[in-house]
Amino acid sequence: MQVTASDVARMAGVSPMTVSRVINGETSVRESTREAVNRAIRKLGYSPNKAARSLASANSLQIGLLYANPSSAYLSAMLLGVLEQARQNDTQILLVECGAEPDASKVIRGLIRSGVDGVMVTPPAADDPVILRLLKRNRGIQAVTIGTKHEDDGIASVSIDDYEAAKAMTRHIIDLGHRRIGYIKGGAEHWSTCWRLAGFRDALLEAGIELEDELIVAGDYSYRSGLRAADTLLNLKPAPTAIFASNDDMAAATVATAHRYSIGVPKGLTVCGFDDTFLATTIWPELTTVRQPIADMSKAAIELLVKNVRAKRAGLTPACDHLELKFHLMRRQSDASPSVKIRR
Amino acid sequence: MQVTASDVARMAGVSPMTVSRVINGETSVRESTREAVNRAIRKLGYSPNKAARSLASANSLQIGLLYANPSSAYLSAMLLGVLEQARQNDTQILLVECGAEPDASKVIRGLIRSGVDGVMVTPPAADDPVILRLLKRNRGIQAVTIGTKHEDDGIASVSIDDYEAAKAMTRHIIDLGHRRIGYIKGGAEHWSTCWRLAGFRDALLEAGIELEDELIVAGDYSYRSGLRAADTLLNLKPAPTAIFASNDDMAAATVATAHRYSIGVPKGLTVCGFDDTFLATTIWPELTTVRQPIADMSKAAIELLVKNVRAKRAGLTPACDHLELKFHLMRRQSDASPSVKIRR
DNA sequence: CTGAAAGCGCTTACAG
DNA sequence: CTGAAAGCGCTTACAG
Repeated sequence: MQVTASDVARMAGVSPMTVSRVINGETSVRESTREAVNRAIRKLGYSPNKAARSLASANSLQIGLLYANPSSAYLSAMLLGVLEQARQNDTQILLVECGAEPDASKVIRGLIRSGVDGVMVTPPAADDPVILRLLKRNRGIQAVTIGTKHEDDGIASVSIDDYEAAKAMTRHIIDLGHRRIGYIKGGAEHWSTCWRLAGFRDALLEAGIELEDELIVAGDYSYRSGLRAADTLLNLKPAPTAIFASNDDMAAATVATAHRYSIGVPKGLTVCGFDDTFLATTIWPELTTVRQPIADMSKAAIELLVKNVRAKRAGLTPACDHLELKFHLMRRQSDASPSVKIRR
Repeated sequence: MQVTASDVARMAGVSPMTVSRVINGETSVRESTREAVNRAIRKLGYSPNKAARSLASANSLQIGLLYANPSSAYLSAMLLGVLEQARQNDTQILLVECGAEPDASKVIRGLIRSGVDGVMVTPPAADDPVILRLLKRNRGIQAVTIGTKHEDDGIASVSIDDYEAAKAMTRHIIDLGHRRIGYIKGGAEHWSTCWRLAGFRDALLEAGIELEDELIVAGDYSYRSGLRAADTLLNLKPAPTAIFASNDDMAAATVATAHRYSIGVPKGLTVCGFDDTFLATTIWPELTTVRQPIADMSKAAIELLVKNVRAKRAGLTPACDHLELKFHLMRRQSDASPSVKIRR
């Protein structure tokens, strides 16, 4: 029924060992032999048995992926990256949705008991000190977080520089001529909330623009919270000429709110977001935002984790890097210079 | 290093065979023996080696998943369903993005060559007759489509009844008192486009409302196309009092366009969508829409495919069912009775 | 550059 | 209800 390496070997007149070598692209095979094997492979429609390879090479591993209440856009980009990398590394992914503490701790303990080699954790669980400590204490398991940078050794991380990204975006808004800029914060349980706000603040400071408390309003990264926050900001006297929402969902909500007040974007109001999820290019006008390379970050996270698990298996000390990928300012149609001079 | 069934067996004073029985939940094990084994398992932190199980039982399989240019919301829901079901069935998923013909044909041929046992195909590839024929002719591979119903034997399918769903939604709009209802079509390469339109049309007919060509405008399921279509509809004299967009993306665009014209939703215009992706509850007001149980459909599709592959392996003829899941009308905040009587 | 032997960690099929 | 034997389809480690 199933074609095996032995079948191929027989047809090619070699040993199964040589077939294995050809399949694994080893160089120590005579060219003519390789060709004969490849011909037999094609003729028989042979493809190696994954399970047998995994078992024999003892190379495969299992990783738990904790994801929590994400936006679809973030999740699908992440999943695509994770799955591609996982396949390439012969690793199984165990998807588990989980909330914050204490749920996350329980889930992680269960995962460890079930024998996973590592876990990949997303915010906000990745930003929770209790979770981080739990991960660090469990020497039997490797961990990687994705999202905001942290510097624990023992836990790898892949992130962008939220601070610099927010600062760059704020500078861009300032360069357009805005002086009265509203800011919508993310949820308190996310570290990104602090870093992005700090970047915003420092950009203003460096430009010599005074901070005004009323211009910084609470949000929690949800569309709904963005609606409320934008409403607050647009009712300020004078209203801001630009609003920097710290993620795309809240930026989209800001655009919608502006439209309800018959304020045009970007003519009457500049709106900028963060993340560059699919929402950014779905709404009208398309959002100027900060691009986070989510799929690439996910791939890098899996790669790092696999590397560390294999290092540990080989008896080495895992390196546990902290990778920082580049962000990009995506300038689109939601920003413009202020049309009216604001008296300050 | 790794704890094996033999280790457990030794500690429990039984044979590895018995450990295997306990793990697989076989009933023919004395209760006291089972307990001893379970105690040893817990004590040693044993978890069975997946690869070894797959190899020995020859039960695992590989499925290619063709997805094409979907919305993030649709994709993430689908992926979550697929992955959960795949893990439970010991099957590997090979994700491949692919466009329409001839790209899709090439991808499928490659997948077959690479030795997958089956493929799961999403629209619009799942609606392409060339693809369907290719799948049907390849007796070596099992296939399942998801989305719109088709009735090929040899290819399983999981779907909702697009026709009845669109009809139900249209009836709902009519019941609210609307008589002049705009409709935005999907892309021509999707079968769902035909079925949904037919449902819309028949509901009008049954209510004795005359069809007017100008009220049915082209779209392609993208937000952008929805913007244009809504613009056309809202400039009609008289304008429709309700618009049924055949997916959520275009419905969201319709809401945005209405807002630009300072038309309130639902007071000045009823807007209904289709799919119930996350967009539906993300925008304001939340959309009244048709819920498609995407994750459940995906799970069912994988389950069906696995069943068919195993049947074929066992020498039986695969059953190749056509499953139809229930849709649900999700009434939310974007619909209302018309406030102004329309002269016809 | 190539092969014979042993083994990866399970399960199937057969005994008892 | 339990076990000894053989084997799943590869790869590793060792020879030559």
